[in-house]
Amino acid sequence: MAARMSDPLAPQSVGVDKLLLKLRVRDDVSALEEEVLRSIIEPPVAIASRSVVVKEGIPLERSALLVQGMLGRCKDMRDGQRQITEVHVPGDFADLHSFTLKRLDQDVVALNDCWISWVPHAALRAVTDTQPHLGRLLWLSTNLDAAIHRAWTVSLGRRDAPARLAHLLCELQVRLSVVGMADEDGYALPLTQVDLAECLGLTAVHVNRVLRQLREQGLATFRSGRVTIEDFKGLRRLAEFSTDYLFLDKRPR
Amino acid sequence: MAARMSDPLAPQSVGVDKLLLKLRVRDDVSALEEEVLRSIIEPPVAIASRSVVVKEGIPLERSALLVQGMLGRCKDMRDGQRQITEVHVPGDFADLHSFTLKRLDQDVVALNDCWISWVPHAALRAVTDTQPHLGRLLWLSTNLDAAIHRAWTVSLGRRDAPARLAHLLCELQVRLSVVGMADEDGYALPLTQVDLAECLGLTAVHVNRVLRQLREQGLATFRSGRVTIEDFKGLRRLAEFSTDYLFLDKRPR
DNA sequence: CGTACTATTGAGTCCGTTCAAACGGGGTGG
DNA sequence: CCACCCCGTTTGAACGGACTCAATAGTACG
Repeated sequence: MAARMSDPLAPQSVGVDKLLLKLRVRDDVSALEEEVLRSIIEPPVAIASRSVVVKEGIPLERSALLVQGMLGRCKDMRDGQRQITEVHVPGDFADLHSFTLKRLDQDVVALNDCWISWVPHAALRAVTDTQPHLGRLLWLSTNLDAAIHRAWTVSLGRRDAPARLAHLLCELQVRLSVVGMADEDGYALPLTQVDLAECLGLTAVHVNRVLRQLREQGLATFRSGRVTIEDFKGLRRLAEFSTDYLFLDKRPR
Repeated sequence: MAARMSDPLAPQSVGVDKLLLKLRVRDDVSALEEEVLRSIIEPPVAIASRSVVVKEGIPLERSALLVQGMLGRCKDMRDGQRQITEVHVPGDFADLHSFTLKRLDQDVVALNDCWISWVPHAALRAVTDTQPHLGRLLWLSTNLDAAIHRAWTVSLGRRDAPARLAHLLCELQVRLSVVGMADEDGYALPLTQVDLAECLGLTAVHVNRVLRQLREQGLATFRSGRVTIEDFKGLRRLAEFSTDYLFLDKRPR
């Protein structure tokens, strides 16, 4: 596994840092809570691109915090088709829901070379026992995933291919901004057109055509692993995108 | 509101009972925990068909437990299209995620005449403070919703219309069985073909054609508010349906 | 320097749509 | 009591967005 990683140096604590960035957009996290979080998160380990991080159905006793790279939740169909139901960015837990569910309904796979930190469920249980506010923040984090699922459901059900692709590009722009990994111009997106197709319920051939449309309309460009946003407002309008479902405001929980 | 309800008698405590059925499929609930749950759930109130129970974006301080009828989470698009992202059956919380998120990203609407019980967020916070195991069970309940969202995402992305419809009919059969509202023959489904279309990302016209297909293939019939399952195995095979994502096994959380 | 994966483009097909019309049942008001 | 209307359902015909099949480049890697 991980014969040759793009970045051979293990990022030391950036995983927790990005998680904290994500949580602090939504609520205050005290110094004590930060300390507790840091204490339960194991050192990052390298994951090779395309490997299965967590297999569907296996009993689990830990959850994965993504430190670097991108993970996807994938469902494979009998006929070889595949649907990705969420793309994870650094600072996300890829399978925090397994803390209550104890196994996954879908695989978690590495979309490129990644670093992840494991967090034992026993430690999470202790958090819910002794740090109820922090526990609610972790609960919140799984509810954000669910909100993203709902947004994708709406996209798949009611948006045509260009709007669907534009919506995904907008979502990633905002989510990566929260953890400091996007600027106004765009962001690194280490996916193939096949991956995008598997997120969007389309074929790779059609994703290619739709990418060309967005490019020719001066909205966005995706080339060699980088998304360049040329006209965010236009992209947003095309996708009927709103940040509401990402809950970027701070309220006491 | 609620000028004339199909059942004028308020169901007294069946809401909690169905919630307990649902939770006890997944984990043990102690007598004390049951008592705590009963104590925080308000008496049922009637909700008229088609009314908006919770509006997107409004600050919330309580969540709705569905006692009778069916609720849907709906997203309306600019052009008048609508996508339903989840259908709720009795025993479900329709918006328990608002406990951590404090507002909704989508409306909750009554698909027919309903009874719901409100649960104050203050009481839920007390549960997470003093009954951590019960708190984890409520967290579990929102994670089940997320698993259902993912299954719908897969349906919308990768199944054709007949398989998609069959999958929804299978899912409701199982979820209603858990709360004692379905038998092997089928179940009451108080939705219109328009509602089904809004769940499935299809048009009502096409839902009608696909329903005819399922009927002519001897798989299932939907008429006058009732689904009759003629061949569950066939339906299941067509939909590539598995109960895995509904987490029907009991494990300690 | 072959091999495999990714991206790109064209041509033809099909599933689900749009547009349109008709039917049926239940409630309402003249 | 009947006429009317509304809503949900049903069916037909034509359209179109996304797919399939196919072929070609480009690129990374062993």
